[in-house]
Amino acid sequence: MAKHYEQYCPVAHALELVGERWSLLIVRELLKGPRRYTDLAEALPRIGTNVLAARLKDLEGCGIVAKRRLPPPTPAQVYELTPYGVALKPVMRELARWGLRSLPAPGDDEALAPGWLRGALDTFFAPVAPDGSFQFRVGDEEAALVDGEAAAGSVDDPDVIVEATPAAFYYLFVERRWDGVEVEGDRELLERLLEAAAPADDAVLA
Amino acid sequence: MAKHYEQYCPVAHALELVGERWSLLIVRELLKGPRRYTDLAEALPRIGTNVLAARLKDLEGCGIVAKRRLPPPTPAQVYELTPYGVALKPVMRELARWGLRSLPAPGDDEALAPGWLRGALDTFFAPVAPDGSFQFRVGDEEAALVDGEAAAGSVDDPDVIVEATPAAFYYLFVERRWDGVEVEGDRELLERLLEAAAPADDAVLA
DNA sequence: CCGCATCCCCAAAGATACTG
DNA sequence: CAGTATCTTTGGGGATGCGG
Repeated sequence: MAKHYEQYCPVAHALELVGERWSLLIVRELLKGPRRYTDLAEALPRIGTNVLAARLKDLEGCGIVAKRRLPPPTPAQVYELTPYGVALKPVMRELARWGLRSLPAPGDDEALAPGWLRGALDTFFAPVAPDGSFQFRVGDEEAALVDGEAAAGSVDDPDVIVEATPAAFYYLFVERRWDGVEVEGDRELLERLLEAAAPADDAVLA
Repeated sequence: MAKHYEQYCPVAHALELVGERWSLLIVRELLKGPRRYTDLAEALPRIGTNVLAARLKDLEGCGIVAKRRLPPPTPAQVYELTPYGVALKPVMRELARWGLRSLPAPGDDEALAPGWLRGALDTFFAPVAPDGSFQFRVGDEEAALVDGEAAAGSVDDPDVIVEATPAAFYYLFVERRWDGVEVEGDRELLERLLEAAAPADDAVLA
């Protein structure tokens, strides 16, 4: 935001850095790992190449993103988050938790971005996960949660295996409904995970 | 945001609701309590009356803000947050925590908004405060923290009294430096509070 | 191809004036 | 007091171009 809010306030200051349109979505993408310019353009439909370039320059300028040139074999350059950028993770988490409350369940034909399941586990479960290993198979995605760490793919001998459609997974997480969810193994452990990650119930008006 | 991001993602969805310029600052103001139109315009320098009106309409439209007409004696109307709006508090908190890391200390002549101290206590300390009562006097503001609740003004017989300039208060909180801070009472309790509320140290790059 | 810079156009923000 | 109306300016969306 070239224009400043002109207030001494940490929130206003934060929004001056990442409050512009697309900024936080770029951060969201980069939280998944380093990405090339074209990867970002592809993951952010309708962003427009000039805006993407401008945002990356801004984010780089204020130390949230760094540009790195990959070693010779593949002479590509990638963008990645600095530690300051990674520190936005709690912001993204709370934004996602809040946004989820009014996000409808995914349609059965909804196009989910590749890697979404790992991202969801990382955002919602990883910070509060009890010890144990969870294997999730949702739609055509597969990801695992092992001792508070989300990972793509599958893990050996998990404590519990969860299988569901995206919609069923949504209902399980958001409304604690088990219809269409297949559980194998330690169901009670899964219940504890869901409990810990529960989307905040309505905050009472102060 | 009239324009949609067209992604099935809770963060994108959240940003469609509150991602526009000024939206979150309006929420920040309303987190302090119900406000009249003019109060908001005054608290948000340079917002421009048309933009304020538009944002309020948007926020009302998606259930974050409600307009209420005050009972006859004073026929004013006020805006206030719905429970869904209040649920943005954690988002604001994380944004503020993150923003604070690159916000410089306030200058001695910095104009702070009235009530800022109570807001700071509420945002940073209230959610993690240990039991006990704290009295803060910073600059010309006075606020207290009693059993995890922030309140303006002063409290009887607090466990600890903290007195400082805004800059000294900043350094105390952000850098754990005690220069220029006067403490009376249970200093160890204050240290525990600061510990609990500590601005996240650098998240390690994943 | 990948990584942008440029150009054009329209939508949204800023500023100011004015009204129920 | 609580906005609407109007005008100007800025910034985003979309297409295209162009050097490495």
